[in-house]
Amino acid sequence: MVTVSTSKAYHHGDLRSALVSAGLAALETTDIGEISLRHLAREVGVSATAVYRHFPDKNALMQALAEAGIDQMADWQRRAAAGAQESEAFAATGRAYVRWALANPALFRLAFGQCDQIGPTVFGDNEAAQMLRRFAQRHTGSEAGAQRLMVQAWAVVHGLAMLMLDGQLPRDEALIDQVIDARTLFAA
Amino acid sequence: MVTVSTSKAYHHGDLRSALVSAGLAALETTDIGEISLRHLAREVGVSATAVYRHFPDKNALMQALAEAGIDQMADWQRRAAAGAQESEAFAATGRAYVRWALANPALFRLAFGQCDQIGPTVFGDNEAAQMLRRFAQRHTGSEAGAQRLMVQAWAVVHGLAMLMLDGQLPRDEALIDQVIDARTLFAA
DNA sequence: TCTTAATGTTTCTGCTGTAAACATAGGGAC
DNA sequence: GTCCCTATGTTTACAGCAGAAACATTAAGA
Repeated sequence: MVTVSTSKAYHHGDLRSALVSAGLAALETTDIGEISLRHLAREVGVSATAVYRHFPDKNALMQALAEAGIDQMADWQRRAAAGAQESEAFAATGRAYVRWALANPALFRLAFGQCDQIGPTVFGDNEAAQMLRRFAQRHTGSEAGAQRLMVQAWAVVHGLAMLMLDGQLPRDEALIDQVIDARTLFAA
Repeated sequence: MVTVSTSKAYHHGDLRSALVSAGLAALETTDIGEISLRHLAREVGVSATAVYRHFPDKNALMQALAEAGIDQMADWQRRAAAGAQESEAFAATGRAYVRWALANPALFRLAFGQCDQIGPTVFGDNEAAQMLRRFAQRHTGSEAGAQRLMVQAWAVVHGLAMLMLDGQLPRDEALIDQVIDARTLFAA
């Protein structure tokens, strides 16, 4: 049964997910390196070491945050591509990638620094990714060409996102559109 | 006069540059977040707080390391492009960008995370960058097109480097060549 | 020779991640 | 209903960190 707990029960109830929520919230305003377990624990109203009942170490908590981030980004991309034709969906997915990164800088960095093998999610194991792949095949006319184009496209959007996050390029919506333009990128 | 100092003089002599050297060396084997001022100080044979006579805080030291890194990367690119024709030089510069990143992961991350406005160095304020720009103008036929192509190219190489560093793509020399290929990237 | 500014050292504070020992409470076996 | 076990908390402790403050040493110029 769910603990009703008017104020302070000894046991929290769902500390694990509370910590993840607090972590995600913190990442919206705080840089990655500034996140501290003690702070999150305080925020949730629990002692510093209680965290270790649910995560073996700090890294494991960060990993959980990263995974939550990846799911969220995939959602954005799905929504952005929904209803569009293959070609436009390809570009829309890319724009969503960059926009999500700009909207969630710390989480974006964390996700890629922490999770190995995001690749499958980006272009392989789900329906949206399959659509991108079909477009790439038609556009290049070969399986090898499709593979190459997918990597090139991923590199472009990832690089653009990173450079904007690091302040190397202006966070300019028009620039995103300009860079992610299949007519000027990807010749044959 | 230079202190001869057989073993331990009270004053180090050139602590600032010794710290930078130690920092660069540390970045070759240590991840960015693991670098500690105390460790560097110990390494150089000086008390922990001596650092603060030469850098206002840790961030300032990291900044110095980042700037050293940028210079070094620019050197690699110059050497890679030297003697090549415009078109080939463009690709060679890109490959050098990625290779340097793979050879100096921590320093690469640090440089871009720490230094704002690397842009000018990458494509603007030096002779090598001017050559890239001329190629981009000829290839696209317009100033606006050249600007766009420069950003696209930067995004591609930066993204490729980052994805490889984060373990999202294999650190494969052939993949670099495949992705950085002007015949398949950059249509008109 | 005396003074002073540059560059060190010691000591201290408050933060961090995390290990170890102890406390509490909720659920199942009897 | 009682008892005990286990999951999940707390307290306490430790070592390492960035950095502030006060003090020590030395080189260089008046």
